[in-house]
Amino acid sequence: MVKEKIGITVSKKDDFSEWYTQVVLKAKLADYAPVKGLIVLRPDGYSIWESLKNTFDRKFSQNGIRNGFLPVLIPESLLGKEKKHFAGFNPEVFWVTHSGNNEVGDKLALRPTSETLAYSLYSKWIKSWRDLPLKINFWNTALRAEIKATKPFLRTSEFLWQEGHTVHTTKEEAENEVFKILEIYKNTVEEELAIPVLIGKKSEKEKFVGAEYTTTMESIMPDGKALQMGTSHFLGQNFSKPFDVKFADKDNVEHFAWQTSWGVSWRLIGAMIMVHGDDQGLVLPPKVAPTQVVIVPIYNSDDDKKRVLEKTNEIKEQLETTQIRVHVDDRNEISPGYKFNDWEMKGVPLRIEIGPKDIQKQQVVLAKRYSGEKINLGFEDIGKIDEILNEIQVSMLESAREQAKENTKNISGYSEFKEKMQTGGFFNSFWCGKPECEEKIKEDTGADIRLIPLDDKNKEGNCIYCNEPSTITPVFARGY
RNA sequence: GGGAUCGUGGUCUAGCUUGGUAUGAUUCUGCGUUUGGGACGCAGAGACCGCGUGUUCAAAUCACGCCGAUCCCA
Repeated sequence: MVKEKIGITVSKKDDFSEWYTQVVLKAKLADYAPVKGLIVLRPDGYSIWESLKNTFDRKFSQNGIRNGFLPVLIPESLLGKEKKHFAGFNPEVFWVTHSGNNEVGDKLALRPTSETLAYSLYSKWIKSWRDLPLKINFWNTALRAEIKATKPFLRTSEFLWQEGHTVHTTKEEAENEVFKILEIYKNTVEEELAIPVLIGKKSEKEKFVGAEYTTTMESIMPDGKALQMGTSHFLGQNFSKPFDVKFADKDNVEHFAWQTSWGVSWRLIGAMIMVHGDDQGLVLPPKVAPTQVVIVPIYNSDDDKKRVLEKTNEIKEQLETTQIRVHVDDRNEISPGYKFNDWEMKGVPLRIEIGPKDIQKQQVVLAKRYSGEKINLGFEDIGKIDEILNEIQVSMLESAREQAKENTKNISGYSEFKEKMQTGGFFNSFWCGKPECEEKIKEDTGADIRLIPLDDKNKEGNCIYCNEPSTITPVFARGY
């Protein structure tokens, strides 16, 4: 029939890039804005973001972090205060040069990130060791001009994110914070989005400009490319010195403070789409799904209609008492088949079909989105749906782990490395630590060091590129 | 950074070579019939042909510029 024209028109396997874009648009998560590189979030897309935001807020709060808000404009004089940091961001900064018809003196940057602004204020707020630790998180957007190859959620010139900025009296305390946050990121992504991640440190070349070091959370996508899904930076005193973030210690001696910054963005949504979606469209993990259960009533006579709708509402109310987000699709003018496809496109984790035959058998038909499996569920077992949603959440993480495992290889020969990198994946290999080798590998294969495992340096081998003895075992991949 | 492709009702698209006021499907609205994997009939709605300039009696069509989207390579 004309089926191909309505749903996703390409398969995930054959044309991943096109598939991804179609899912984003057709599942109504987002749309393009009239300005290059910008997207608009629609309610289903924003709802997923809100769900993640709520989880992070809860965990941040438990960790003593509070939320604040910063303005979007940063004067050039401030942004340029830390030289390396500025040089790193400058090429992609949007500048405001006019207010009305008048040129502004110190031109204003639309924030690419808020370190400089936040720390100029922190230096005012912090006087004593009693003011520390100071831990504030900001939910906002950042703007970085992407010249080409933009992609909804993955690379856009403006993106929703959170940026946390903490200040500590000691190096140890700050470093602990860096890893505590990384752990929160990992748990949240695995538990809420059902995406397995690796954590580790970035190489010198790949670290955040201005940081002492950067820790990262990365995942391998089904097309074999790696996606950076969150970073947590140890800033040392690199910013506290130029921004004068100082405190008087107990002995009344002034010290520069130790700082961290960290963030995750709506890229997480992009990752979720890529990892779980299929040729039917989006597949949502139950925990973040705006609608967790959709009920499609089926009937043909008025008599049936009355009985079916009655039972439908009963089930809906029962599910709502256990906080399940449920929707009844009672649209009269479209067929059940259309509805099935419609909700599959939107990725709703569970569908309940209920018709006259089911009422007769005192059951419903339950269809699981992620597996396509259909089972019969007796009316008396409706209460088990909560449990089934949890099972789906767990199974989705498991199958994503399998998928990631298949895309991860140990490789020790450079010709094999080069050849296999064409098809992508995470490669565990040895590296001598020299930036030249890292650079050459990037030139040859397009791959870079995604991360160096935290518990590294236990093994010995030879650098994949120069063959010198090495103890570092980074994970290489081509990235988004 | 280098290269290529594309832009026509909400969506997909014909028309462009050879200039003459836009084709079809889907969608949407109304009425009726329908409803267990993308139902059907009838009537109706919906287009500054991405934007701008130029050529021309006349531009969706030709030329130039801009904007936007997509893909490939570094």
